[in-house]
Amino acid sequence: MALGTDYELQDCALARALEVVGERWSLLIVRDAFYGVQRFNDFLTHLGIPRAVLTARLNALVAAGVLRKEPYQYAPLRHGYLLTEAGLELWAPLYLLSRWGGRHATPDGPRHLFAHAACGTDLDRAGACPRCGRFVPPGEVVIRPNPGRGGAPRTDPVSLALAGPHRLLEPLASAAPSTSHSA
Amino acid sequence: MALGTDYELQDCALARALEVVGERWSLLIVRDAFYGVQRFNDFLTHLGIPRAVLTARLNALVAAGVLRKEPYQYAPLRHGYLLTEAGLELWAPLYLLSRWGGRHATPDGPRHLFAHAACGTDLDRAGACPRCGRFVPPGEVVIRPNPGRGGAPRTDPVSLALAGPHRLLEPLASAAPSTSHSA
DNA sequence: TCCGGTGAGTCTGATGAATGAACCTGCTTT
DNA sequence: AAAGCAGGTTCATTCATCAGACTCACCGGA
Repeated sequence: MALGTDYELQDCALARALEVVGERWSLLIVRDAFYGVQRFNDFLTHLGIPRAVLTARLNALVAAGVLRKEPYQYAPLRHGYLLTEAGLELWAPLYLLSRWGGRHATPDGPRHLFAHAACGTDLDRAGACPRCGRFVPPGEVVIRPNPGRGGAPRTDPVSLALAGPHRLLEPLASAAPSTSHSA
Repeated sequence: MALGTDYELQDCALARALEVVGERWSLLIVRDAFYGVQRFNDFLTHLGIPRAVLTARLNALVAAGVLRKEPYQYAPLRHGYLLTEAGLELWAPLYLLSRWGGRHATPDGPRHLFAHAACGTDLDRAGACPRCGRFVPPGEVVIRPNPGRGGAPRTDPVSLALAGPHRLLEPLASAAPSTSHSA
């Protein structure tokens, strides 16, 4: 973490986790990765983060084993950032923190709702499906906008792709190069 | 958050949560509050945080409704910092993040273990008691050191009090003024 | 009344990160 | 040839953090 090595005195696994994922933008990057964001520019425009910081965070998350780089084209080499196994296991803490934020830090309630893809039931506070009675892994979760929220309309490709229901971890549409149609 | 107001563009409840609890030391302060730390100086020595930063964080957490100030003496007015209802609900995300850190960011495994006070069973990955089959609220959790860990011996009062089993939320022993007995 | 101690801070200068804008590279399309 | 795009790097400025000294109100003892 940016704390240098200050946390290393802490006895706690939480301090270790925060060294990996506790920096300013890190958890939001991981959240976007769950949403299906894979490319540098998509993270950039969706988060509004300075490029240099994004570079640093992505490299740190790769070094920590949360993300990995995967080439998606070779002509000019380009790669996306995907969640590793360890990264995928951040879903539960991330979801719980998000729920907490929706209850206690968001005046008008959450802007997104999460449901179990298989049965359409909204997840409970622990990230489980009340109907199926078990925890739902991120790949089986569908995120959709909360209809009760007006919200400022954002126009970056990621926000547009998330304007409708979307299954977590599936690459967002902006990944399509879209050769000559309504660019 | 220290990001100024940058996160406010984000659609997500997670961003809201991170504005409250995502700053550099905030979650460690909340963790210590679960451990039973209540006093300024105990946070200070246990975390090794600069005083000015601790002041800022405590005030921010109080303003956000995560902690509240409670006087424990009036002669010279002194107060401790206690978790509010909203703060108590951070237990689940905090525990999950800590577990994640123990699995993926701590080389020798976690330094603390958590058990259900009523039956002595260790909590599972979701913070539930496998025997009782339900989520265990923090007030019913006992933390104890992981015997498998040597670890550097720390000598601040909070670390000493946590050297043995301790029920979460119970004030740590350092709260005793101890007038003239084996200071 | 003077003296030292304690709890909970505030103030200050030095250091280090975050920010935003501009620039660079390799390749493709017009 | 010129422009565009993806994914960066470099730079000056601003902001947060750090460590340590200082403050303030009160207590308890001589």
